[in-house]
Amino acid sequence: MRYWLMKSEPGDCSIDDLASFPGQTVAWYGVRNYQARNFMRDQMRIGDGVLFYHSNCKEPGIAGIARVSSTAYPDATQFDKLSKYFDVKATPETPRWFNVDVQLVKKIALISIEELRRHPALERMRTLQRGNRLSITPVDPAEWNFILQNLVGD
DNA sequence: GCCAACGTTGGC
DNA sequence: GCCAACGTTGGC
Repeated sequence: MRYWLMKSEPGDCSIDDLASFPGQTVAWYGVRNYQARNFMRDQMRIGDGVLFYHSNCKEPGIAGIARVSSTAYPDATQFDKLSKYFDVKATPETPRWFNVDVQLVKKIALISIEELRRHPALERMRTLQRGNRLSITPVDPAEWNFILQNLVGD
């Protein structure tokens, strides 16, 4: 079992959007970075833990806990000419982009990036490193446990 | 909206 | 395969 932090712009899909979807589940489409794709395609398994992170917004931070609820499958938007995620080089026979499904476990009181930076136990978190831009990053089990035990209320 | 940092593209 | 130019990300 692995742990992940997955960024979503709340303007695209917020934690409340996720909560309102059927099955409180969303296809994590639109990833167009090879490292992030490889995490989904090669390493994610059903049940992996997810920190649902709001990025590029007024209050960046962890907005909820989720879980990986499918293994990776071809991202449908790569074949859709009308989608901004269309990829002319991708075909159904040789898809280039993949996504998993992510299901809400629970919404939490936002843990701001400022709060995250305050804790020495989290100072090595991938997403807090200078220059990090990856939208999907592995989370160390110790970091996951620290966050759930100390920063997530009931 | 600024801009540092990083990934990708494409000419050579 | 180098690397300059360009596009994107995302905190501030």
